[in-house]
Amino acid sequence: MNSSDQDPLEPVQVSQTPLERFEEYLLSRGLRKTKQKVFLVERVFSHHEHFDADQLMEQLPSKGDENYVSRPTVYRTLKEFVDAGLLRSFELNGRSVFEHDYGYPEHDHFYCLKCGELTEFQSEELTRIRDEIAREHKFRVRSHRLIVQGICHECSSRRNSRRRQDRV
Amino acid sequence: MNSSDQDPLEPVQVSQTPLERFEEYLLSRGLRKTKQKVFLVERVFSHHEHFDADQLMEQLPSKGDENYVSRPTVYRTLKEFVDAGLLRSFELNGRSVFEHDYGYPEHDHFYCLKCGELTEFQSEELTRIRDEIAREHKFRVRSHRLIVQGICHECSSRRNSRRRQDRV
DNA sequence: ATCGTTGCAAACGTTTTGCATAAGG
DNA sequence: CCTTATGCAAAACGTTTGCAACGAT
Repeated sequence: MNSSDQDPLEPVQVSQTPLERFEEYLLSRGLRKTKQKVFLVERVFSHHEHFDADQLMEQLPSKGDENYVSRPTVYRTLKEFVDAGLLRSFELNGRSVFEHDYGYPEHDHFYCLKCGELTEFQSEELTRIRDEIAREHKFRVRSHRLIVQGICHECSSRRNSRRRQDRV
Repeated sequence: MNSSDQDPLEPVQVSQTPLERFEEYLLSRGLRKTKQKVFLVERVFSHHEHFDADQLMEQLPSKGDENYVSRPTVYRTLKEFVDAGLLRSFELNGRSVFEHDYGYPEHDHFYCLKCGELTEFQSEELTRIRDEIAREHKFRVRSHRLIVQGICHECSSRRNSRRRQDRV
């Protein structure tokens, strides 16, 4: 959401395109490569941004177009992408937000309560501490989700900043 | 959710009871102290556990009882509690989960993907790093939400552990 | 030919709303 | 009295489902 002026982190080194990796996943599960799925991989990986199902739908061709994809299929396919390791998702304000996982480094987010902007940051120290604490608690870590809420630099310097998202 | 065998952190020093603090909040906002609100503060602060609106409803007297509280009122009141600083909330599996804020130290959570248990942990080092990173990004922190997902000690030692929550 | 996939419509679970009535200050 | 709060019913919201037709392998 509101990811228009995000500044992406450095991509990590990967040997396959998202589509190739997805094809491998489909094969390994006996699932089928349909034009809807292919169309969606390409759309989703054509820009680096956070998005929810609604925002994705909005950019998709509408009913009647040969590339039309229905809402249920969008949901089903996004779930498949997460499963395939192409996307990661988290909940924000009652919706699922998706972002690139494949070819993209682990990171966390600042969430500006004023403008709704999600900004990424990386910290190996954070991961280090997470693992240290987990070890103390004998907890086997799979992943984590950290969102730091507050006011972004832009919003705290510029007075009267109008918010870009008012949902919730 | 599934907070039956949680082991609570040490409470922090507070000078008022939750109800007293709530009364102050109501006064400051020109809101009214009703028997539903008072009943709910007392219920919510009688145990230390994570809960969602449904779980709270379930423990409440049913329709017909003099202490019956309707679902909309539960939702409205929980929101008021959050606003008053009595409760904190976060989203998990599509629902809002609430926990004590007033009189309770800041903490984060382990979330066991097997049994659904939420376990609390504290780390000042985490907060330190959070603030350090935020400073670098000129981000003004209000709070954060960290959930570390994985498998808890109990579940990884005991084989065949049946999950306690299957919602979602 | 099989069996996963699609689109549709309808359902879902959670949370919110409009409104008439009740009740706190 | 004035205004907030309540309960009800119904809506809203994001998401999921059943199903018949479709299409990939």
